Amino acid sequence: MVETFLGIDLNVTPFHKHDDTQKANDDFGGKMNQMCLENKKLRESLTVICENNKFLQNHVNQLLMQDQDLLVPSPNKRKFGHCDKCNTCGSSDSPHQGSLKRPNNGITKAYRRTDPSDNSLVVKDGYQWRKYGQKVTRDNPSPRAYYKCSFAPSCPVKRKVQRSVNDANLLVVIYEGEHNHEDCIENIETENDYINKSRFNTTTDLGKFDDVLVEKMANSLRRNPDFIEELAEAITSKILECD
DNA sequence: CGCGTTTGACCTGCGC
DNA sequence: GCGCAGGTCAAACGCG
Repeated sequence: MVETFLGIDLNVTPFHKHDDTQKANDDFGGKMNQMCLENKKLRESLTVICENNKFLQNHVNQLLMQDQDLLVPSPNKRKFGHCDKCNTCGSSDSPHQGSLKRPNNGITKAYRRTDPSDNSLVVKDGYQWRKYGQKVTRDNPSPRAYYKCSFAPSCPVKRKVQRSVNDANLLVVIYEGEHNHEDCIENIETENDYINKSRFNTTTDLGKFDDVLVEKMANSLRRNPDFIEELAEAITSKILECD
């Protein structure tokens, strides 16, 4: 009995009679050609699957980029309660009633993957936050939560937390401003971390995808008695040759 | 009682 | 000027 890496029971028994060996050798050439043809077909199928996978991967990357664009504040719209003056004066906690425009700097994005059963918009990043508002935006059905840093009373930092449009399990956190107090350990992913991690995960998923493909092929071959018989004969022949 | 959350009202900028 | 959308305020409420 021979157990292959595919888990196929080949039920190989050495041929002790010369006529059996001769018969196996006669059929071997033709069957090998047939197997080569099947192998070629499988390779072609695999190529098609790989191409499809490549296309899907590109599509996912595009969706991720769109997702980033949606959450980056548009320069054409009012976004902040602090005007340019606030950036220079720095000490005002309340928004000016005049111009509310502000340069697009001091904004960082972070991503946090959450449990699918967790519907909250709570992100623990080491700082202390006080929620002061929640709003449903036009582009995203999930609500956006507004937080102010309450770690220090004068800290001007705000953050917005919203679920990703494309991935409900992914929280997107947008930080505005810089903390004017002691740094805390941030343990959430930065934008670059997330993108890199996404690529890594994609690679991992590709590995998983390949595993699944191999497993399916193996299962298919396991159920094919002709293949098992031919494989058993081929291995038997090789064993006999070695003898 | 203090603190944080919820939520409707309000404010502001922008496009038409 | 008006409507829309995003952002903020503040009273009400809940919880420890």
